[in-house]
Amino acid sequence: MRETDFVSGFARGLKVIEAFGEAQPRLTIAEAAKITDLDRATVRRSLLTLSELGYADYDGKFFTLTPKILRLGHAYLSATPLPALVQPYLDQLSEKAGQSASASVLDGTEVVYVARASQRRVMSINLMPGSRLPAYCASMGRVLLAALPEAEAHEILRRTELKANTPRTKTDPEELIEELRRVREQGYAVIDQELELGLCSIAVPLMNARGQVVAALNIGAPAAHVAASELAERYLPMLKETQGALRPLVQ
Amino acid sequence: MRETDFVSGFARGLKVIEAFGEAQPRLTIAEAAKITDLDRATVRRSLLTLSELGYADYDGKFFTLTPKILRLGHAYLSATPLPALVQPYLDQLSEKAGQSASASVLDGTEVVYVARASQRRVMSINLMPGSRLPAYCASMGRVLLAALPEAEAHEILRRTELKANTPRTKTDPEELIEELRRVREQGYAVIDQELELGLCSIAVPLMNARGQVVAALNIGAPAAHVAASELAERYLPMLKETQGALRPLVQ
DNA sequence: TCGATTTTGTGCGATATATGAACAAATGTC
DNA sequence: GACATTTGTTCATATATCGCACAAAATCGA
Repeated sequence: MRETDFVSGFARGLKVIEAFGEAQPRLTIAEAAKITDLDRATVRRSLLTLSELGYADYDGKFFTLTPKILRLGHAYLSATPLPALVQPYLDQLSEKAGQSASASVLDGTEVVYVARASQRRVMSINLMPGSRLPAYCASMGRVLLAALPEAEAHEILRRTELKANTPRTKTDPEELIEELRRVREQGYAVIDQELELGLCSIAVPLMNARGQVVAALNIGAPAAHVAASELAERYLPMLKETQGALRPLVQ
Repeated sequence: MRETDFVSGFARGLKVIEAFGEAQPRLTIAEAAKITDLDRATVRRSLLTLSELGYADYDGKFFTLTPKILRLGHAYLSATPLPALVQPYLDQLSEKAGQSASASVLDGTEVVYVARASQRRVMSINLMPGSRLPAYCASMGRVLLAALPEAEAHEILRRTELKANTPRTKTDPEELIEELRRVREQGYAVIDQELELGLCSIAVPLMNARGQVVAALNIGAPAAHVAASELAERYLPMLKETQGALRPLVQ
């Protein structure tokens, strides 16, 4: 790609949108400039543009995003057949298991939820399509990493900040690679409170007819309700069933 | 705002993202140019920029959005306290009612889902946060329109393409304004298969402590299961309860 | 297979944007 | 209340983008 095939004003604007987040629901020009590491004048122009287009509100001091910004993500969710395709299966799965069921794909070092059927809140975090979790300590992340060539998985782990969310979190890259091998072999991943205390989950890969892994499916359960060691026995059959039903339908 | 405070390259790029959608999951440069009504060279630069940043994939012919694009909408969902706040209440509500429960806000002529607890699929359309429905024929839309000054609601209806999705859809602006008055007075809106045959719903406004309407809550049910005339009797009490519980918590 | 049609890539002049410094206004501090 | 600091805004100019026109490539139909 040539230098002139890149619209830097567009790239800067997207960076400004991403500056908003859980910790910064509203931003001043200076704050957004600091987060994005862009010039204040540039950030101001991007924010005023967002505001002019209705993607942001401006009260003279703070900018906040408006729901119109959801159109951008919705362009993906509705354009990609996968979320709509798996949703009814997740609903079934969730009802049958009496637990939350989700589907996700990998984006960099993170797992991105593309569909979810929630039974009731068991996590402190609120997950919805678009939500992200670090791949190394999520069951779907393990499954998706295991599907990659080992060198690539290694590279992703190298780029990840491997922090111990709980005392049980595996943070040693070698141990994780070893775990990925196990996951690849057995065809599923179990997480026992590595992301959050009290939460276990089990995930399987979702493959297309050609055997390529296109996403992951999981069931999450409170540790108080189901021991991690029972997860496979209890939920693996229905996950496998869903996996098999979806296989000829995706891609 | 001055002319020079607007970054048109950014605005054009956002338009290109929105060109993707259900009917157009993958676009060539020429297609995107036609949809956005932008110059091909401009669209090409925007798409290559998206691809360079990892927001899109390019196979030399077609561009498709990647899940990374969800970061943009997620910036809103995680930055706005409302979705996370109402989600547990929707889960409860949904479980208690045995039907889907959702929360939405108004964006232009459309209702945008910001949170949802689905019980099982009853509609042909798959709703998720970010999904949009025309306000005039959705229960939450009626409630949100009713909360506006009448002139503003009128203006929105004027801008809306009032099409009859089903034989029951109300499409006459005067009739709709009259209906909005009724909704305002009774404090809830009932839709009887105006959006899709076989689907009814009931919605109430979600107000903050100051009495300002910040969103709408609804319960949707298959017409075969619950007659529209029974909706209020059956679900209004629990909707009101949720409304009351959330009132001191929002904004 | 060939020509017609559509789509894509590129060079260039006109136009729009980014930059960084300077200033003004607001905010925080003592 | 005065000083220091941060923040928002403006401006001139260097730089980058836009959109047109044309060329090249791909696609389509007969």
